[in-house]
Amino acid sequence: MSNCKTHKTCINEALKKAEIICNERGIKLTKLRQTVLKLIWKSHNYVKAYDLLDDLKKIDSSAKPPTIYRSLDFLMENGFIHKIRSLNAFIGCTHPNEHKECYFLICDNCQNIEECCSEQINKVVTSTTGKNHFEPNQVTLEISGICQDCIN
Amino acid sequence: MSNCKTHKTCINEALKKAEIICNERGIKLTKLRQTVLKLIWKSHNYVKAYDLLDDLKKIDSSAKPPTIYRSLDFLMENGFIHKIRSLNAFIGCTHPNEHKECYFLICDNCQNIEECCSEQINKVVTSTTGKNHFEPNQVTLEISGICQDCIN
DNA sequence: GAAAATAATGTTATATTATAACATAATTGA
DNA sequence: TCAATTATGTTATAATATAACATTATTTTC
Repeated sequence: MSNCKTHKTCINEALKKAEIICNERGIKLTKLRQTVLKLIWKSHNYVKAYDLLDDLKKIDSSAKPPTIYRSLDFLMENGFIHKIRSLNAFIGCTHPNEHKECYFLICDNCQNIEECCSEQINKVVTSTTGKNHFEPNQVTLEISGICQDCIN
Repeated sequence: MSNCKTHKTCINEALKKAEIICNERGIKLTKLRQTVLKLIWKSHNYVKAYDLLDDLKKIDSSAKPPTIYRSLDFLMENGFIHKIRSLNAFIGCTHPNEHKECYFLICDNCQNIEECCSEQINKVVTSTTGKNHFEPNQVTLEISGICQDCIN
């Protein structure tokens, strides 16, 4: 359910945010990484690595799997994109740097993915892992089902 | 953190439970499926599909990927095992039929996986999806970190 | 500013994970 | 018993991901 009017704005904002964060961190959003991030943001839907590679090949015919996977790794490490484990797919992060934990509502019908944060969920995770004396590091929470738009 | 004394008991119980549930449901726990379930329960750790295939080949040298994946599919559909998406691995379910939703505490250090249920988590998921008018179907919650045993 | 060190990308090859498609065998049910 | 269904066998290949080493670009240090 992405109701952006001019999607170009979404792409530009994602790139701008990434650039600012990279500057802050003293790391480089190279041309290639920018291009890959742009390609991921082509839509609000998730993308598969090899589809991305096909897209990239149109721009640079010498692109190969490591080209994509390295950029994906960089973008993930820095929170600009997320990997959806239940789909082996990737999606742009709508608010990088603002949160550590988030979860995903994945519509089985329209393939849309909503990225959400919830203090409530964070709290429950913390309290539940606490009970188990478990020190959490990475939380993967993916909920598939039917989204608001597709229910109706 | 599996403190079973005689692990054989764990295997036997898993098989017995699966058999009972299959009988109830009028489906068949064939020889092959039993064998695969047994191999998965070889330990309390997670297993990778192709390692499982190697194990199976020792018993039946003609086993091939579809042999394993079909059995895995059957065992998953019926809740006897779970797939850990963040690891592309499989693990026996400690209490099939008792719950729909569960989550996993995955130790980065010792590879142990604890399967847990939490009414609290279920509630939060329900309330959060509710707020988003999202009808959940499948919930994947995997938390990696350091377990109790490895912290000390 | 040149040399050394580091970071990024290029390139080849291959590992890992998973499924499609069709053949055969076993089981069930009418 | 024979038709339908379910399960397994088999071949091939698709889809996902990384290792290892070469080259280029950038930064750091002297």
